Amino acid sequence: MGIKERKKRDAGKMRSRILKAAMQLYVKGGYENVTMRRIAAKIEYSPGTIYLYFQNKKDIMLQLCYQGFERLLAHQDTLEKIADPLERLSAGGRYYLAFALENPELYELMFATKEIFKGSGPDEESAPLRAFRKFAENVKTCLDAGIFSAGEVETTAIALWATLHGLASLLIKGRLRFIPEESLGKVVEQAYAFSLRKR
Amino acid sequence: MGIKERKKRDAGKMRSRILKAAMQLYVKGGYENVTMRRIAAKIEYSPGTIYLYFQNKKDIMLQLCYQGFERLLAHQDTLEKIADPLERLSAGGRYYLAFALENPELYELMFATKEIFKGSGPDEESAPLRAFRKFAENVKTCLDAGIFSAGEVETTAIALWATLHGLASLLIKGRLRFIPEESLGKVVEQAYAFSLRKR
DNA sequence: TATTTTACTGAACAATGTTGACAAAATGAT
DNA sequence: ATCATTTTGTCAACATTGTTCAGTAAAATA
Repeated sequence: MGIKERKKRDAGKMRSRILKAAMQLYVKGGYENVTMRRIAAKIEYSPGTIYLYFQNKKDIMLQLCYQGFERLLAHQDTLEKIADPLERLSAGGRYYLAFALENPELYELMFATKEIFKGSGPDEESAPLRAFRKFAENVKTCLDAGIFSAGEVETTAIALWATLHGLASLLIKGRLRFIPEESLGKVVEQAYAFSLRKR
Repeated sequence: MGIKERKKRDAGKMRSRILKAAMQLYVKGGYENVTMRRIAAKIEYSPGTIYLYFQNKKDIMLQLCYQGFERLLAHQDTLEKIADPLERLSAGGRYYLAFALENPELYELMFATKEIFKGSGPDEESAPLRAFRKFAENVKTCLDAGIFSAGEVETTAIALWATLHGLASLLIKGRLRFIPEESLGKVVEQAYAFSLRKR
């Protein structure tokens, strides 16, 4: 009785195709460019079909949001090999900003979606939370190594994350455009270093 | 020939009425709640009339965005009387976060609008930039007083602003909801203090 | 093969932003 | 005051949007 399973697989494939099409449209032209009809055209089905696989457009965007966090999480794993705690945290910050700037629309979506935690309360297994936990681990090794002065891990991690997210957000939204292009990179780097500095 | 002036005034009044109606709709139900037809109904004119006073909906939202910065700027003035530099900066941060959390939709709009600097290059007189300059002044007094270790004013100001904006954004978007409600306030406060700490 | 279940279509609906042809009102000139 | 012109406002229309639902074709089951 492998029919049931094949159907499951087919449905999964369909969901993937829809999400892939939606993502392509999104990175190309932002939220307004993602249209049920355009998705339908891309996958060569009628618009109504999409509603057999997703509740509505919001649902689709939410899945894209999750995909963003998954990608961020995947790249975080590559930091494991850096031994020095502070250097690892620093590299993590650099990567975080690079990710945000290379995928501005996606990053925007990842933090624009309010419903991400909806229902299910503080979902321990959600990708965003897992990403934060990993980041917090790096912070903990720094604290244990005495690189920062005493303080709660979570609080310190939040402070650093907020700085990174703030920088990413301000950069993406062009709020730092008053800074000359050529010095922007250095300023941002130093700004994060300012938060990261040993104390 | 005061007719010309009266007409200017009338047009200004009309623009104000439209913006007021739009703002009411916005704070009540966010972007999707602001509709040309709803604005028109509120001011008791036909939808087409709005286009005599604003280019399009984006234009209206941009003006609301500016209004947000003006309000933030106005409140910043009340900090002047705090003598101690660090305390002033600290109070400024507290106020910034309070403003963001009391006007979450408005704050969102203030930083969601990409077109804010469009054209006119780095517009020295724009409200957002003025708000930053004022903030940077406070940072400068702290630096001059030797409260922070040496560093460029602009860079330090950006680091602190990024932290504040990051915290505000994460809070508004519910990204810190995994923290128990009762400890949230303290964590956020300490997180900012972490960035602000004398070093 | 006949029947039931599933997958899909495509037309329809209400709502959106925006435009442009027309009417009304205010202003200017004779 | 009367006529012409410019400014203001209305209304219907258009193209698109997300979403639904009565039908239909295809596939699975009996």
